[in-house]
Amino acid sequence: MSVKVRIAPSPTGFLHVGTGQSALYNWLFARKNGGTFQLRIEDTDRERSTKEYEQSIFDALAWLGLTPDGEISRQSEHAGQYRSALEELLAEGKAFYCRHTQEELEAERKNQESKKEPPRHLCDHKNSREEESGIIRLAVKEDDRIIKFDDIIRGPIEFQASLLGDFSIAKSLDEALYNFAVVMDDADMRITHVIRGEDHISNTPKQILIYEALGLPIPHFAHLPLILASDRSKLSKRHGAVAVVDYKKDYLPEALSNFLGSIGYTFSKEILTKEEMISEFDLSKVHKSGAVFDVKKLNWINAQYIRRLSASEFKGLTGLKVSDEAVLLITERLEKLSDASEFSYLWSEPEYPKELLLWKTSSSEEVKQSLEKSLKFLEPLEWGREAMVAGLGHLSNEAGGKGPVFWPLRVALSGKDKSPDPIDIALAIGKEETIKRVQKAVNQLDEQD
RNA sequence: GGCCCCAUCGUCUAAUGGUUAGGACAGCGGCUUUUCAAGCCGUCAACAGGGGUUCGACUCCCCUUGGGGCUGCCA
Repeated sequence: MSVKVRIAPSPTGFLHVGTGQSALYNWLFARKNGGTFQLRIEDTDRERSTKEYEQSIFDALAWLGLTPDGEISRQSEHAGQYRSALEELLAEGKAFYCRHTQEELEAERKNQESKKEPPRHLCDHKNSREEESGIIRLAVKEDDRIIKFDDIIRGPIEFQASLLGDFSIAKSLDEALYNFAVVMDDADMRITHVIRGEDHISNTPKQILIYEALGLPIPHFAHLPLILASDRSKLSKRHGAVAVVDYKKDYLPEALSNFLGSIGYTFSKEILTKEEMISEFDLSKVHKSGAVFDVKKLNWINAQYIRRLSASEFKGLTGLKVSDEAVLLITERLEKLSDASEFSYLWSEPEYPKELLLWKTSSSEEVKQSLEKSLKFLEPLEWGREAMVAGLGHLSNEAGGKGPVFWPLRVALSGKDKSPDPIDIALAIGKEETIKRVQKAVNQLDEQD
């Protein structure tokens, strides 16, 4: 039997990074085993599901390079199947209508809590079939049955069936609830391995009971650890950027997937492609404990990838119109794509206070003379690194150090106190622009104020 | 409260009964140096606690503690 896995996000929001990681591991597992990786949209909650979110999920997956195989499945399109299965369960007495009000259920739960009993609904409508109204629940036997399953990542996990109560499976014949829809669809799609977040562990025994009631084969389960915020709670909106799309403007998809992959699994090296991940991946070796989403590490990984970008790739990604030489100066210093704007002096003339031109204790006059000397050297120069290194080196010797020559030059060319070597900037922006900026610096120093 | 999952440096982790407990990110210091960045070198830093098992426990078992998840007519 060939491997078939899926991710099943609900279109009630953007693709969460945790779902992104889950998609990655599902994808890796499928690729590793020559299986298929599918996408199912869980839109049983019609109130909150939207087409826009659905589209954004496709986009995020595509951006990460985790395109699903085959047709996309939607739970909203399976209502008919849910209905007939529900009718069958009802007819067999494996499911029943519960007519208790929400107030009654709440009171029952509160009462159980105060008595330190497990919270669950033991429904006394289980055996009455008079009215077909209310919600549909699965009839769970109150014996000492232990439900167990072997989690590929965590090993054996057990639950006492009696603690589950008669849990809900549908609001009505046409409104299946999560656990029921999941089981129906996973069975219908012939999913072999259900690989999902650890927050679903407690849903698993319920789903196993549904599989049994329906007489369907039970898939293998693997529960992934959660991605945590820095306070070690489940990463959620209040922690800031949690949607995959939030990372689009600053991070390369290869960097994000590399990071997401490494945070729950130990690969042989820090930086690796998805293809390399496939060859090393072993589902049973995925970590058990949740990992904090460390942006600093993500930034470092991103920087590694940015540095490997070719000039044309970088320009394509950022839309910046700069020389190839300039790209090199940027990518070596960049952690986040959008920060490229800090290097605007490489494509447009900088503004800066003239005091910035002053090197340490040099006077305005000294700096002006230094710049004029540089200008005199640069104007007739045949543009090239070697000549510049030699010439400016010579001027530095005369000045008794590089600082007096290079510092004003840096500021004249970049408008900043921190920048690449002025020689590199000069080479990147060209002779004409360089002369213009140095001349402007000299003029600024001439101005009285 | 109940059920379940988890537990090594600040963070991500290696170690599968015998190691000076290793690496990466972050931090700090240094080298280089015209300032950044990069690079190189160095440094700080952890086995949650208590019981067992064993000649020997980070590794196996139990308890405690801590953290997390679930506890919906959401998914």
